[in-house]
Amino acid sequence: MNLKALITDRLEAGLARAGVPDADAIVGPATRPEFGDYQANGAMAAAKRAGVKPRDLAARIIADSDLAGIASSSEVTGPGFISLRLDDDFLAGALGETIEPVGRGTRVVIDYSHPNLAKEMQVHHLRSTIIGDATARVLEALGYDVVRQNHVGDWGTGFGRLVAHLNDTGEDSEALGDLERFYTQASGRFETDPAFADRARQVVVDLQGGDSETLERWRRYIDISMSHCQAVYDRLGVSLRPEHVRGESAYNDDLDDIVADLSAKGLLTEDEGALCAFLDEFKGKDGNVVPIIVKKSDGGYLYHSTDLAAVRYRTGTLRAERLLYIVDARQSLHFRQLFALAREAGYDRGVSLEHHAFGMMLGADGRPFKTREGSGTRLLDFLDEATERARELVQAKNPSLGAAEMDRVARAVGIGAVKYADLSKNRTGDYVFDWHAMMSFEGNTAPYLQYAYARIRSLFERGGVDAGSLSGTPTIREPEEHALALQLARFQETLEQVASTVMPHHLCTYLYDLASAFMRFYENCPVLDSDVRDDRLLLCRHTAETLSQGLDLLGIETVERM
RNA sequence: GCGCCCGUAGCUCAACUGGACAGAGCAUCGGCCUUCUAAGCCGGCGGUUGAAGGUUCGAGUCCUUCCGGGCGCGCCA
Repeated sequence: MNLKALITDRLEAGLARAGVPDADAIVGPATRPEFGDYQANGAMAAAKRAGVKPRDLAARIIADSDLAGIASSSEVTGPGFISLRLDDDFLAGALGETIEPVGRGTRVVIDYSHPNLAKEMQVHHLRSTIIGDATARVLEALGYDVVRQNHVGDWGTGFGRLVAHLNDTGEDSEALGDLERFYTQASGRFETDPAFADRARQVVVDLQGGDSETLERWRRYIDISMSHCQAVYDRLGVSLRPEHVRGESAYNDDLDDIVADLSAKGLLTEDEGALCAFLDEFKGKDGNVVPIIVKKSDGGYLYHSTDLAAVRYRTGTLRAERLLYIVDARQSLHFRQLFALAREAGYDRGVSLEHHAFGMMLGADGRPFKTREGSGTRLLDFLDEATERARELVQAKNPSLGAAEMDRVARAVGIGAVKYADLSKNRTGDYVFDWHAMMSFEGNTAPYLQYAYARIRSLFERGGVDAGSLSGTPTIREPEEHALALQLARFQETLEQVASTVMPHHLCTYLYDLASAFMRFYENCPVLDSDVRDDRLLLCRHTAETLSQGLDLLGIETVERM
């Protein structure tokens, strides 16, 4: 049940009956406890429109709204706010509801992670991978038909440089670390050696032209790269799999057609030998238009063309109704251009094209993040460090865990802390990554949430109670029980909020508030040694289930003990 | 030069997209363990939301200008 939507419906019906149809009730959680559980702010704006007194209208809305069985009290407060307190039995009855499949099979494509050929995954791949994965999980839980697309950078000049360099030196390797080193060398030569650059471009032409020997070599390097990426995904607990890979190369055969089609639609102009689209909306105050180059003067293609083909594939062949791109903020101009040109060409088919940008990960010193050694930004090193730090901390707090269990806990806490530190930030700008803060086990961190879960599980273990054996609807008596049940009832609306905004931090905030509500309940309401034990155990059970499910949707594991 | 993003407590971040006295955590100060994990809970301190105008019943949020920081801008992706 979407609590906010339910209250909104009831109040807007009341608004209509009060003579102000088509007005927004503006419902949300109350900003302060003394204002109840939920509040509606729409009466003031509506009263302005209708030319009546805000408080009078608010009173009429309350009188005309069907809130029976939902709110235990409703009153006009301040200049015209409507303050609602929700009914205890209503909240209790909502416990244990499953997630409502509001997605109804709507197909959504999520483009995320997109590592590059012949390069190890770096720390900067983390944000796209983690945010994209959490988004995919949440949308899926809501009943959307999610199509994950790992748009791997497996095509173009990078490969040409690498192969041209290996041709020159006679070197080769099956190890990704070696390939990456060769790649770095090749990139250096590409900048300084024009003859080499020409050979590199020729390799790309061979590749894109379908030369079998070049293609075979390319496939070998792809396999080496992608098996590395899959290992990282598995280690991270990310749901991407080989079948989600559809890299730039997948669109190679479409590129000529894209250009022909754009040309037929009159969107292209030849400029300095390259085929460009000049769209008015990219004209600055100085009168210059930033061009979109879809075909280079040497006949090669760029990522604009590939991405256009991908849009056409996703809206056409895949019939997606929404396209999400989880890509860093530096690509903003590219996506504005891409979406604009896709619309001009009709490739968007009227669906929503959305670039969800994010900033860089910075170290505590405000500079781009580095691992403990200060040397590199290899993702695997980073994950090793996270797990090791978690192990040290957990070991210090709880030395009684056995080796195997300690491994599981260290992984869940270390990887969980890293993911949560990222997911809990809203900023589209850069964010500061701090090992101490995210692993301190205090405040809004994954370990705090995992601890809250483990604490509940411990309660069941100590009481010798099987959580699954409990049934029925609890009676709510104490304020802490009410607050906990209220927070539990907000799960659905939180998930829908994440789905619409693609901001997983709303789910993080929700889970932190839930864990906090539980901790207050736990301090004030004895569970096991209580004559309302089963009622409270039911609240505990639903809290544990929601924490676990919510963390799972973020891609974070829970443990029974820690 | 043109363009995009960001400035909120000492630090790291919220504020449900225009609503009530801007909230948490860390740090700091002070309470609470013979009872379910103190990795916790309760309280104190801490703010002219970068600045100035504007829009309106109401602005951290919207519009303008300025200051400060980051990023991008035709054949890399």
